[in-house]
Amino acid sequence: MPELPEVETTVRGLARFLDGERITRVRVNRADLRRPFPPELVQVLTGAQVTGLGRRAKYGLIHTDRDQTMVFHLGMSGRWRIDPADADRHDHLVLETAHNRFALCDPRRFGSVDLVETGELDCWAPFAALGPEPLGDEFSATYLKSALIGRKQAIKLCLLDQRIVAGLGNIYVCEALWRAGIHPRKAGGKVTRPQLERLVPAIRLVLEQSIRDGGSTLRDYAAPDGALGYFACSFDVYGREGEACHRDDGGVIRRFAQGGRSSWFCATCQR
DNA sequence: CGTGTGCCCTGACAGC
DNA sequence: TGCTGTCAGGGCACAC
Repeated sequence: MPELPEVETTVRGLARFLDGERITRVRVNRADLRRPFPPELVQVLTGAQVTGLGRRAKYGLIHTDRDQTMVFHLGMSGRWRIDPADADRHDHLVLETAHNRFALCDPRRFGSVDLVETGELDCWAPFAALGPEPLGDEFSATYLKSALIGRKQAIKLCLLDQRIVAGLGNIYVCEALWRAGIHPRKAGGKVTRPQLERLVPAIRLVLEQSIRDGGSTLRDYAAPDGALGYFACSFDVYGREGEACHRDDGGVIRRFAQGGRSSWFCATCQR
């Protein structure tokens, strides 16, 4: 699930129950995901008050009054379960407040949990390397143009590169390229100015719509069974191999591999 | 430096 | 019913 809109939805869902609360108990069932948890995690979080939540790229942020921020990444399969009825064998970390329980569940364990000094988040190595937020002011056609100059790599792969723009994943890159009418294999440096002028709003729109859809399922997210709200997704290209292009241009959606991952596109309207 | 490859891990699903 | 192969929304180390 976790691209930028899913992380944003997750953070908003957590904030409703966690913001301002004191963490009364921390249980670690398995102390490593992609890398080991910080050794001081339990000590720092136990008794800490949550002072705010946030997001950077695909990372979620839980700020505390200990001047430490818990930074989590959901990898491919991670999610937070609120007040789960039953334990899941992949609930690796469980936080408790006076009112709720929050279980970080990640079967594939591609995610991560870190503690970072709140004042030094921007210079934390994984964050320092990130490009601008796609929903922020810094992200524009002019910025993209300069970031893509001389790039021979396919635009699809450029947009997945978190150093160029931070938070896009496979689904939304495929969707945004379709909306902008750009072939995923086109070299980044050869994408024209008019195409970039279409691409930037296409990216913004697809992310904003997904966040809105995710937001509408927040009730499910908070349900006692802890199910994460799934988007009622209606994709235009992702996973639609062999089906007709939604532009009704006679094109059929095709799939091919790029950088070891699937790309879907319409050869009729994406150039 | 830019670019390409393989791997981390578990679960779901298709095909036999 | 069970086996096997393939694929999955991410990121990183490493080779050239």
